Amino acid sequence: MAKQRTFSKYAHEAALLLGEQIKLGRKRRKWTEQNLADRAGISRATLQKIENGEMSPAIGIVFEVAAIVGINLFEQDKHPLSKHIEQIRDKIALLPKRIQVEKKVVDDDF
Amino acid sequence: MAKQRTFSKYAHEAALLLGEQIKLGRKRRKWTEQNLADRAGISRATLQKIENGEMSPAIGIVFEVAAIVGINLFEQDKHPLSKHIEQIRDKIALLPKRIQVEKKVVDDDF
DNA sequence: TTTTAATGACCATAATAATGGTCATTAAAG
DNA sequence: CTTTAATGACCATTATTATGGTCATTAAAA
Repeated sequence: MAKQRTFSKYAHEAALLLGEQIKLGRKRRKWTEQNLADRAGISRATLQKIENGEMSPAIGIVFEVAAIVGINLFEQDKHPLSKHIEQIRDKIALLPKRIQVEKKVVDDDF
Repeated sequence: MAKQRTFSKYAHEAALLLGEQIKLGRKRRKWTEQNLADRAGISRATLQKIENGEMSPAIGIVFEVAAIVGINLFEQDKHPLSKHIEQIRDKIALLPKRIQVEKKVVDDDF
């Protein structure tokens, strides 16, 4: 029996949105499901799961398909992803390398 | 032997960026890996793969973890994801329900 | 109206990922 | 300096997914 995993509404919608964007991108390019699946090196069944916003497909496969149909992932501005990665790493570098678990109260305000 | 799948640089960077964002979000909240893994209902090993930007984890799990640490997925503006989904669906509705494969030349300019 | 093939849905099997565990390393705290 | 435990990296086993196939439906073309 499959383990019953629960997902937040937000996560569900994010996957659904990405799937719809992929479907739109595919149609705009006039590619059939089989055509796009072939280009991505995956089966049509898997592509269908992706376009339907299912939670199970591997993130790498989903991102690859998104890239193939020309979707801009995480690029609100004109900077390339590599720039974003650097910036995030710089921020991480400013924080302690290891987190010390709070012994008592946790203060989550930010 | 594992099937050798190839990913574009873009897809790799997107996964890496998301992983780094999750790590940053976790540290800002002062959560250890085990702590965040428990909250997400996954193993620490899987969380490590996610934070390292590996391509194999399920997109649902990755998006769920991202949501837990408060990352805004696909929200450049103030509209909720549901609004985006609607808009994309409206656009899809304007296109033919089925794609007809081009018999000869494909004209990809847009 | 007839023909073609794109799409939606499902299945059994092979392929792959998630898990729980272990161990070494080493920040951070005491 | 000593202690504690967070992190990084593996591994074998179990759980889950990806695949290739099939079939029904029905847009779109003929």
